[in-house]
Amino acid sequence: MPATMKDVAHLANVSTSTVSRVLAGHPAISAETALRVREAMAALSYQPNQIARSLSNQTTRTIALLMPDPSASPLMNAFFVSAIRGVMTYARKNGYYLLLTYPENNDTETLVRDLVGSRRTDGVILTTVIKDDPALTFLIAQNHPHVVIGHPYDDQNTLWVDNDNQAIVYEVTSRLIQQGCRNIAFLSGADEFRVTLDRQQGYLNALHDHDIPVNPDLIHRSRFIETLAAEATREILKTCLPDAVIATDDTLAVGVEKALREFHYEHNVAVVGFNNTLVAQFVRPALSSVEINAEQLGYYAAKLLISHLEGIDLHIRHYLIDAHFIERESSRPKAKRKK
Amino acid sequence: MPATMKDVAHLANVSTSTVSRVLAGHPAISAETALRVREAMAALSYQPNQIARSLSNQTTRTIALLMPDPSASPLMNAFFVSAIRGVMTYARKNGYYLLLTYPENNDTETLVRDLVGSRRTDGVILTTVIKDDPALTFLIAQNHPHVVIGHPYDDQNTLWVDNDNQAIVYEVTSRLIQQGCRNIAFLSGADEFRVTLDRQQGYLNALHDHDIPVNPDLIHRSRFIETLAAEATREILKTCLPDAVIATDDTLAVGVEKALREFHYEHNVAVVGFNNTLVAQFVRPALSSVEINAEQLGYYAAKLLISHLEGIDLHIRHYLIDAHFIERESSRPKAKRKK
DNA sequence: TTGAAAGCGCTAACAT
DNA sequence: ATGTTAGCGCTTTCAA
Repeated sequence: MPATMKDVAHLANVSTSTVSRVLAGHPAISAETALRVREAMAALSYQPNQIARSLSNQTTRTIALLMPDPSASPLMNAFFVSAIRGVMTYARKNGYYLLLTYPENNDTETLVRDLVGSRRTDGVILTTVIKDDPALTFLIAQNHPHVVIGHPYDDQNTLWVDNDNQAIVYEVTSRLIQQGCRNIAFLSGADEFRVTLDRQQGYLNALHDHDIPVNPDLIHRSRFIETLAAEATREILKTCLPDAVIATDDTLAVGVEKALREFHYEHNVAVVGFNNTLVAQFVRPALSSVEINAEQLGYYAAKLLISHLEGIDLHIRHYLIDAHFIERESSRPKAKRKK
Repeated sequence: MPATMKDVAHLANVSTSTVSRVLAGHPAISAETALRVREAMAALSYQPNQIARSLSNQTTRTIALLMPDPSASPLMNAFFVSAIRGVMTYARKNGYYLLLTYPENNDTETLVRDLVGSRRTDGVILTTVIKDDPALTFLIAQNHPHVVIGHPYDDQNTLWVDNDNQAIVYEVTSRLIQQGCRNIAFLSGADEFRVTLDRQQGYLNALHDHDIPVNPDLIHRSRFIETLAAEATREILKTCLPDAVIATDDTLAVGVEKALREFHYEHNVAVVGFNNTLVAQFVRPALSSVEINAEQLGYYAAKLLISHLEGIDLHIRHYLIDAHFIERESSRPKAKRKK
């Protein structure tokens, strides 16, 4: 049995409240007693029971990070791994523990209710944004501290971090147009996610501003799985040959390249991915990709949450994380002319 | 303020002990009262306070997963990501939460002491094995439930899961020898990790069994970072041209290929990686790699730990997870002859 | 079948 | 500057 505060109090000949006070660094404690208490703690290698502390405090120094349901998106694709890394780093540095979890049967609401109701965590970070998210509604209603990675529809009552998805896709699309592309396909994730809609809007706006008509056959959505992207690409190739494809995940982009290669179009079609994963550097042709700095998204999400938990007012309710286009061979005009 | 047991007891006109009993599914409770209590719970949308429960129970239904210190190995390389995924999946399915953390200043002992002392978790999973690991020693001394991913030196007092690292490297090395390789380089992680030594032993045994002398210049160790592997390769190339390189992580293998390419040796040297990551499929030449099934390692680690926590005797104290060699272009003789 | 009461280990208001 | 005491919300022994 590990030592308790009581044991320490006995040994140091003080009351438990005194022990509690030295632990808390309370000022009104004489140097001598503080020393005695510390010695007693050391002698017994005392460690405070955080559970007891939590019960008394109503605080756990633990935050929860909710991943998407693995049935909706592969558990921990590169984006989420980076985000976790960022969250973990900030949390650890600030003395918070990280509870990593995901919903079952896509039921995020039940998970959040459980997390909040059980009082295991002080706050939660959500990693997806959908319309009328019941989990988010619940968090807002309960006034439970939370941060969303992604731009929530109701951005008044929640803290959030995101890239400017519309702008970055606008930029990429415009760039391709400048290179002479006119038939630009757009492959993205499920349209229940706001990130999908934002990016698509950036794409549409760019086409519009350059007077390029929208061809619905060039717009596809799927889960972030390579084979699905290959499938979609073959589908598109049945009706026309696009001169560029923007895919909102490198995994998708790789699937696109694979399908293009089947028809020997790999050098005729510019391809751009997202998330700048390792594969982007290694596929041939090297894949142009949008670096969204997912690690920073996670880091700032944790920062926003933890600052809020500690009552620190950052005078800011969201962070917009820089994203930038990394051009590689797969979308460079010269590469395409090579053939 | 969320409802407490007391509120439920009031509403149902019973004592808190009765509420506690229905919650626990205690048999000696009349059907009527049980019903009344359940209704009261529903009416108040009562959720038990897990912290209070934990304090009373001395149990948290949370397990900790310790990652390596990011200063020693990049935080969450592919191996660990897969392992996390496996642990998380099993834990979630069995109603356990996952606390993800890592030591600071490489001080795993302090972290483990804190984790155990604070009673935040019911058990911990370690992901690295070093000699005389103080963290492991502490866990054994405290008799605190734990599982190690990797084969611990003291395998009597801990549960563990691992691949048969020696055997798989023996197999890969022998294969390369059969293909005619005689100068096989071996690049691996830090030799403080047992996995490094085991794999190296497999390599040495294979050489020995085929009467090939060991050339120490061909054996290098480094952190799992691409550039370091490239560096090591250049170092080796100064003194001799190996006909094969075994690298115990795909990241290293990629660095090797990069260095080989600088000297236009990429088609003359067989290269084998480990962990069968995505890049292995996409680099050119496609990288042969050992699939160690890290996700299964994590899954079975969690299974071992949780079964132990629940007092279920699996009649087994470790799992040996299958690993197998996936041969691709980078090590195939024909590919090498191409040039 | 149910309730009363003690206890899990800590914190904090109140008292001295 | 320190001790006393009453919780925090639950479980569980003991008694009825």
